[in-house]
Amino acid sequence: MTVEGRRTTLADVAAEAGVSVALVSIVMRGAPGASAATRERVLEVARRLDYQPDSRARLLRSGQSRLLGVVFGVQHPFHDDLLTGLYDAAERIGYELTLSAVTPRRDERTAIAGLLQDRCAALVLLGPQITVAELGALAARLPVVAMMRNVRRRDIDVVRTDDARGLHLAVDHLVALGHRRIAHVDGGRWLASAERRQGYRDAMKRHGLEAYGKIVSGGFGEEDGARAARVLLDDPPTAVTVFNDLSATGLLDVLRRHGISVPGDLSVVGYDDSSFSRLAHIDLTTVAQDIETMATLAVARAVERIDGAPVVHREVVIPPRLVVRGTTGPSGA
Amino acid sequence: MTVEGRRTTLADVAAEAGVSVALVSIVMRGAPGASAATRERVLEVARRLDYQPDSRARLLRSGQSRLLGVVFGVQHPFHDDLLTGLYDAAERIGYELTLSAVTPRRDERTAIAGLLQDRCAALVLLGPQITVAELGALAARLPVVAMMRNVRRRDIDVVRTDDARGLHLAVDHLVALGHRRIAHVDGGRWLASAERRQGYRDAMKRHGLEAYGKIVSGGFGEEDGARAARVLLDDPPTAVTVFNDLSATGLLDVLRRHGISVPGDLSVVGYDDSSFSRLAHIDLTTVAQDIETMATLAVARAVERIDGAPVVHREVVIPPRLVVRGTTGPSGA
DNA sequence: GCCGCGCCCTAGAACGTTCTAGAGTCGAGG
DNA sequence: CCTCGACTCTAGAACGTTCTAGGGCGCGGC
Repeated sequence: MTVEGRRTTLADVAAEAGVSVALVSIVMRGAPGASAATRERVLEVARRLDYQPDSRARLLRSGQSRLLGVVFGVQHPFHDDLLTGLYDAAERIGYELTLSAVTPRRDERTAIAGLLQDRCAALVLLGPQITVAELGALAARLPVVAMMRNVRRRDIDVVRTDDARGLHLAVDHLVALGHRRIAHVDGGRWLASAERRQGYRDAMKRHGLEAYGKIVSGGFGEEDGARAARVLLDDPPTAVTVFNDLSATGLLDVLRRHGISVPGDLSVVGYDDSSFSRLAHIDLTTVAQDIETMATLAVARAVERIDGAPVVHREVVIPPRLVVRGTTGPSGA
Repeated sequence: MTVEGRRTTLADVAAEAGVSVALVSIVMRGAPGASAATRERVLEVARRLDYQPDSRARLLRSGQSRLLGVVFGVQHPFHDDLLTGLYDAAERIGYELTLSAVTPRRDERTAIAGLLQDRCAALVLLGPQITVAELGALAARLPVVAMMRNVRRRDIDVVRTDDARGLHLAVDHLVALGHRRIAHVDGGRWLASAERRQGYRDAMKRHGLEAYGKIVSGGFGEEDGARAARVLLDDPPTAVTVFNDLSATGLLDVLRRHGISVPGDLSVVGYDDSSFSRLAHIDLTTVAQDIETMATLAVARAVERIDGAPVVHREVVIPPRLVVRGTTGPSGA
């Protein structure tokens, strides 16, 4: 008695309880149309036979899948946090999530194709890298919500953080601490890099500090931050805002190895509030995205589209917040 | 025109191509029984109508699901790496993966229940925390492979790292560097903690260093490592092996704040080769699990069971390897 | 001329659900 | 006694596939 012996089905339960299949279905769904007595009895039998509904059959018949497909990337620190939020949000409104991961050897197209076969009702894409055209083709088939990427198409919903505002927060914080010579290490060609860079520029201008502005090209990874740090060492500012936390740690490391005290000589602000930035070792001041709100809104948008809400481009931009930790302090200069 | 218009089905393609539904099914599956000419024509029509097979219906009918359910935890550094490996392994042998995540607010039971409803053919559990009894109940229903946890049941396959050996490697490395006073910070009640602790004890004994052995109770998190560090400061050893990387970073931080040089005064070895341990900042010598091999074997085991291999408990124990980075050096004592 | 065989194809029954339409039963109201 | 409605329940048709049986048909061998 190992693998064989088909799983128990509605028919098994019905036979055992001496009622029709349809009635068991009604009871299992909690739908109206069964007396309290039979309901009780059927449930008892189901429990005894260890009945598990077959979602394939269920979904097949009832068209409506109440299933959201989520594409996420492994090793993206806050994708995990986002997943947590998405599960919560989906459960709250009675939807299921089905996940498909993007890995170093499994690209986004593959991940999406898998979900399409599962006939999920809508797609939530975390930081999609595919082209706008591909997104469009997808949106023609089912509702699509893009997170953390700005897509200007009326058939695609967007939920993202106000990255410009994130850099405003960072710069404001530094200015309040007395800093004037504030540099920015950007994210190169990464998603959202342009917007964060522009946010930095605007914030500096607002404080009348354009003259002190300096932008160093960086990237997503630790080495990018390290490289930027070496560039900055020629003529160090008193503070620097960095594209993301990973890059910021690379930068921090080079600074410390050169005997530059953080935050004594130089303050550093990251972006993302990645889990490692909380480590006592790193203790990075950073800009945190409001993950719970983003997740809730993404699910809500997807469901609205599924329920046939009119197709108009809606972009939801969530304000981030600053998390002050140990890498920022008063300007010594 | 939003969601409407049922997706195209086999019947649509069949009608358009002027053949029977069954024939289209044959062509789509690449099964034998269709002439090259019709095959070509049907494929062309399918492409034109943008036909996508419905995996629900497909699986429902064909019993065989070629679907592996994977339960993983968010925010576990190497679960992500493992997922990558599992996708590779599954793809190589033509299986699909369906994921279910354990989050802070979604427990393992829920995650598993979701997969059962999807009728996957087998379950791969990453570091399952549920009881042996629960695992047993599961195994009665479908093949179950547990990774990174030792379960002594003949109906459950186990793929895990030889954790004892991992600590042998760590201790050997330290001894080779001249260390004798080597302490161990354990993982408290966490999975695999007992085995790593025992590995440490055995290795010390093998080197005739029982007298120098010292075990401090720790845990999974950074604070656990920090706490252990404060205990060790009373009478510092020259080297420490720590249950995992996270705990090791907590320990490192306290050490450095107390002006203890690493590895000058004290060498530290972690466990897991978590992604953050590669950060230049942390640069932790650590024990790495052979993720690719583990993933490949886990998938292979699951598939063998699905294909009806006899049910005998098979435990596969993979040797880990040491990754030497910057937190270990010659003993000064 | 009949049989058997291989090839291409098709009809129709599964799979385990949900849904629609309707069949019994009971009690109240005429 | 009949009708009606409310309530419980059931039969049987979906859903989109795959699978099992078999139907033509052309061809070679008796």
